[in-house]
Amino acid sequence: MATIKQVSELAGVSLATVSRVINNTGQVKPHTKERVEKAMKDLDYRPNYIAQSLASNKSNTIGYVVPELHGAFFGAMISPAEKILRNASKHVIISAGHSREEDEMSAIESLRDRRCDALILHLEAVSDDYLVKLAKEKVMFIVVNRYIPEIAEHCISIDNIKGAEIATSALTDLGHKYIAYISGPKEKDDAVDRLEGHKNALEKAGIPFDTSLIFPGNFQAHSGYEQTLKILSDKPEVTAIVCANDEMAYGALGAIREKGLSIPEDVSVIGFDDVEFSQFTYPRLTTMHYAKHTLGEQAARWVLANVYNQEINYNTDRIVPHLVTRDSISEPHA
Amino acid sequence: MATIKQVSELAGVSLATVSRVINNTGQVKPHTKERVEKAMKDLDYRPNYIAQSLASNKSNTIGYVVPELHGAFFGAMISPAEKILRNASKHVIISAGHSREEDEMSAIESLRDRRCDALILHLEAVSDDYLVKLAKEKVMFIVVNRYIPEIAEHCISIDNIKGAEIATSALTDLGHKYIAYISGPKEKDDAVDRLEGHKNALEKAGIPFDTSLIFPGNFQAHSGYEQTLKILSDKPEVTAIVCANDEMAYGALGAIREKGLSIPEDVSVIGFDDVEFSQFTYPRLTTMHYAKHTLGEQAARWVLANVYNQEINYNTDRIVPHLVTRDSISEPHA
DNA sequence: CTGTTAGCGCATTCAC
DNA sequence: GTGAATGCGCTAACAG
Repeated sequence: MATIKQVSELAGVSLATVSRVINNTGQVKPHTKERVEKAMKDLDYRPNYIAQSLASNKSNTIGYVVPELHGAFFGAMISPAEKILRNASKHVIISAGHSREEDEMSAIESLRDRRCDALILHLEAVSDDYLVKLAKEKVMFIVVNRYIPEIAEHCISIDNIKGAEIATSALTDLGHKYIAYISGPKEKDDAVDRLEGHKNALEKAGIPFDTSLIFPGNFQAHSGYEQTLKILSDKPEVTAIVCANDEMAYGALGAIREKGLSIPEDVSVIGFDDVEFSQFTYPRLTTMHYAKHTLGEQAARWVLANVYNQEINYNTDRIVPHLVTRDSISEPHA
Repeated sequence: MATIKQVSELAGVSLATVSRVINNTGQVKPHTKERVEKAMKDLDYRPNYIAQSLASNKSNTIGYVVPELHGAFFGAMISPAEKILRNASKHVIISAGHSREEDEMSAIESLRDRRCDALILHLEAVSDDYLVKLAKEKVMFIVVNRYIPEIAEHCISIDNIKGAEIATSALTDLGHKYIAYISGPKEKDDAVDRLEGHKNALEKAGIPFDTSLIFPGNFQAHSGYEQTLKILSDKPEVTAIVCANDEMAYGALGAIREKGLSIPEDVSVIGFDDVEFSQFTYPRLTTMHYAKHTLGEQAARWVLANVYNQEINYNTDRIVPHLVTRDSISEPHA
């Protein structure tokens, strides 16, 4: 591969001049600029990003730590971020944190060693304190799908409490009194928040909170299935199940059908996330929707604005999910 | 951030020595090694990957071009690749090609400028010739989910023809005579291959190929829905529909239900890919399964073996999908 | 407008 | 074993 030096020799100018036309910095006489450009073309010159990074102390690279790469959920957020960043000639390096503190931290470390200009962090295991500390070290990063009051301006998140409140309220509004809840893992913030929202809604509706109606899930379909089986046998009075995410709702639908009951006539089911597939379940799943792509999008914009000083706006307001009414909930049976 | 120089000063040794203990290259007296290590710890020294790359002419970075980042399909392949590579202390930069030739080529170019040590390419628009040429230029890359005879040793792919043959045969074996086929876009290799497999199966079963039973889809759920509606109204004799991928099958299921028909009693439906969600449809989708994660996994292993000379085995044999029998197909109605 | 020079942080000969 | 010197390819003052 040709270097800047070869170009300068072929064009009969100095290194600096070539650098100038490459980066469009400083003034270059049109004529010499042409010569340089011709030389670059002739040599099929392509700038060496690595060398540029070292010299300019900017890598034009953004590190993105995500819990997992598979599953429909994260791709929806990464996708718009990658698109925006790439349009701005930035590269994104992706690392999976696997929801384990150790992995998340090592991912961050290695991304910093890589001299990423900024980090987009979708973390689930690392503590708030760690991130607050990171902010104090002046590391440029934006947290996605998580809210930390001390560094709110570094966060782009959704309001899980309000969202869950809306979900359960949709059920109480229909007249449901016996509502089971399949929760997410209690280590995860969003799971905790969603459960809280559920409680709030019950309170508003004047329904006493009953711990025995809370069933522990792990956000995966299978746990939704298992817990629903348990609900159906242990709590026959239940007329509605709210699942802390869509995947568990899929499991719930399967379990209910398996027991020969119909949805929503016998049991209503509501989910959370409105994953792409949720429109294809049978019956079609009623769930809480929020623009997942917006999270990634705003994160990318934050980076462009705050790290690369581009004139682009973004906002870090918490996103409030809204209800998508499909076919899986109705009034309770008599 | 501390540099190697500061470490050398603190430890009272030369730059070279520090470099030696960092890279574990050459002999260093245990005692001085300790001193250096202490200095590194004291300064919280972290090597600068960028500088290392420039000096060593290796970036320890792999570029991964993928059609799209969203959707359940690609994540399943990227995920294991990222994991394997990261365990080997490599980073992966991801770029989306959006199935457009221009985007795919520019993604490759920019990844090469980035001095990626290797590329993992999941391409849909770029021509075979382009890739053959790339191979001649000694670019290190492995192609995923695509087979190009001239550079077979650069390809990790599945056998779509055989897979589709198995799918349709499952139907003919059950006695179906009137089988509609919803195809993928004809620009995509896998779509073409799958249609060919379908034809082969019909031939084997002694069923004449009827063009009017081939309906053009685009691999998306909505087209499966639309085309199924058309099939149901135009070709009432059809007792089974084979969809070139699962997503279109989801649409088909919805359309059939909407018409008040039952699955599989009235119409059988079979898919291809066995995407994660396909086990949650109702009825559960019978489809062609293959280990998507294997593609990414073998690609990563290829890179480790061929680019980083690690002693690790991999194989580039074409993967033959197998049938996963669930609940969406049965004998045709009388 | 353009050339000279000095690093960026590190790996790697080559001497000692 | 260890150190000094050179260069990777490019950017960024600083002169002129």
